[in-house]
Amino acid sequence: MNIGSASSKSGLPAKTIRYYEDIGLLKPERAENGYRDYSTSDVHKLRFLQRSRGLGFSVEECRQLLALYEDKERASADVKSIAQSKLVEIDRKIIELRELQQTLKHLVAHCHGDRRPDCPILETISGEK
Amino acid sequence: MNIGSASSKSGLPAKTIRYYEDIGLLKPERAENGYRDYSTSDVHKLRFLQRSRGLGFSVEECRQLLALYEDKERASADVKSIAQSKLVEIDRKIIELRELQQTLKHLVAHCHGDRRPDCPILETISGEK
DNA sequence: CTTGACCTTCCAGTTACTGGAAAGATTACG
DNA sequence: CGTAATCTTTCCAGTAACTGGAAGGTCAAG
Repeated sequence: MNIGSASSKSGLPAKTIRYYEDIGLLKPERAENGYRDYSTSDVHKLRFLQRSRGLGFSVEECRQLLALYEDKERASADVKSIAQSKLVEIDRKIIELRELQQTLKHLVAHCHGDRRPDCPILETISGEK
Repeated sequence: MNIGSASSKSGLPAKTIRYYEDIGLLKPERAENGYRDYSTSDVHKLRFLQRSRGLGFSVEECRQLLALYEDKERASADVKSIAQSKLVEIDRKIIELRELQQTLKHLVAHCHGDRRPDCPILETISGEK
């Protein structure tokens, strides 16, 4: 499929998809006419990139994560250690998101339009309990 | 406190803290000697910035989130709508992180060193069920 | 057969840092 | 007290990850 379809299916702008090709993240086939031709598997990977980038992983980290699926000859110990360190990171991110969520809910519920002199919620945000 | 302490307490590099000041995110006091002087509240905000940036919110979004606490005169309807749209976003991010987590766990558990011709996990990652 | 929506490459601009130079301030050591 | 190490300051340049726009080729619809 063309880049436009790949874009709407993955949620990534066509510009970004071309950029990912430039930096060697994902190289699609080319049709006779020179157009990029994306497979379903390519779209899966693009969607994966769209998600993990949006969740705060760097492009280099995404490259590692993608490699977990693509580098079939890689030693399994390698795969495992990368995946596991990412799992720790993901756990942390989930916890932080829950805290942020709590803070915002608290704000919506309790700080409704009053003018706090020094909102105690800030301490919650900052993770100082 | 000096920028070095603020840096180690917030987890943000001093460079980044100065950059945030440049773009008007957080303006600390200045000591007699010209050194930046951060309050405990400033450090809370920096830590908050460190977290929300790491969770994939843009600097402009972080500016909005910070404003929820600082802009005490703001109409509460405004506050509520911003906070609520962020809550929706956070929910989505948590779900996506859980999916990513599942995928990686699956990989560690089931793809231990074999050479898959076409790993079915990719379909899971991509969110296509 | 042309109009409009695609696609291509290339180059410049933006966002959010990040590194390094040059110089002043502070602390720690002998 | 001198001086060396370790802050800190500003400024300017570089990098990462896009993003916009020009100039032009391709294609499906009327």
